[in-house]
Amino acid sequence: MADHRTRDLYNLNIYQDDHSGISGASNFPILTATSPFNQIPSSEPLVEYQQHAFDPMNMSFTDYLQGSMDYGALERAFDLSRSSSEVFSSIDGSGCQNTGGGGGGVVETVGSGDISAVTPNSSISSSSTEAIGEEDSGKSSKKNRQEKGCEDGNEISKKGNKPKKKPEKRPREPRVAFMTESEVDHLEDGYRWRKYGQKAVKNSPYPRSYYRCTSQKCIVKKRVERSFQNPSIVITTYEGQHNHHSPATLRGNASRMLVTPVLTSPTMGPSFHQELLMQAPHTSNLLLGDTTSTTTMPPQNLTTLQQLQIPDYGLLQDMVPPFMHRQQQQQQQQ
DNA sequence: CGACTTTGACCAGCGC
DNA sequence: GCGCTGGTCAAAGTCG
Repeated sequence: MADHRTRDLYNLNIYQDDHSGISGASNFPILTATSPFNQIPSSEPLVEYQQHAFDPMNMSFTDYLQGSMDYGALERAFDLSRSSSEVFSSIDGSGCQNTGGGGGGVVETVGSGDISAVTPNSSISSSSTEAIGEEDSGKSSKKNRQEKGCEDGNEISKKGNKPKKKPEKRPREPRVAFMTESEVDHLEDGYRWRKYGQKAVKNSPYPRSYYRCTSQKCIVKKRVERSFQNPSIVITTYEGQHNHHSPATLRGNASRMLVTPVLTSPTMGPSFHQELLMQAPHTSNLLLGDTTSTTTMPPQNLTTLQQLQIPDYGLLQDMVPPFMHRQQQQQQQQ
């Protein structure tokens, strides 16, 4: 395993990926929360990272990973509403059309898909289930292909076995990507992953790694790649939601992965954001949910809350409100 | 020996 | 139709 020095992790962003730039495969929307880095770290025409007015909420990375946060929550997290007065930009993975311009405080939807498609499990479930089914069928079809190759395929495979014929474009699992700044590519998130592939990324010197949750019946996958524009940034894209609990008890170890710290409140502005980043250089150690890698963070890194002088309201998931509260206090003092 | 990683090959989807 | 690229498979290798 890689060396788990994640001390420099301090940033975490979340967005929903349109599917990695695979041309045309982006039929689901992207939720984007932005990053302080203001640039797409990937070579892929994913989304335009923009500052987003993030409505603080108790959403954490771990929540997502553990499936306790549904995409509806994600959507709500980003205050997504089609009727929202916020600026939306729509980016299609294939066409990359960005209809939104948008500066700060922007929510994006990406892809031709309707944002509602990311919503609640209900709607996702259909697509997810479908995706799952297709995934399985895809695997089987792949096996069929293999078998065909090995067994001198009877027509059953491939052509014959495609009777399912995709009704439409293959819907994929909604994805959520997290940007972290880390020295290590594969960040500990409490789950166990098996690497099943690695590909060179176009226009990037850094390869993209493909991982699959090792838990049986769990189809969650993740891709990990490093930004070529900012090599210190690791982009982890999760696809699907775990149907099991994390092997590591994250919650009990003060390791919830917060998504919010890097997100900016409209009232805060970028400065607050930067301030936050500067003040919380180790926040993401907590965010990492690194309960398994005992080798990693120095103890002092676990004192983030104190370092930040943030009242510990309990769970990290409650960090944001205190931040805002503090911000308000500062404003009041001024 | 099992779990995991590496890596080359293959396939699907898309743009041209 | 062809080429490019992302995604996946699976055999071989590695590690504990």
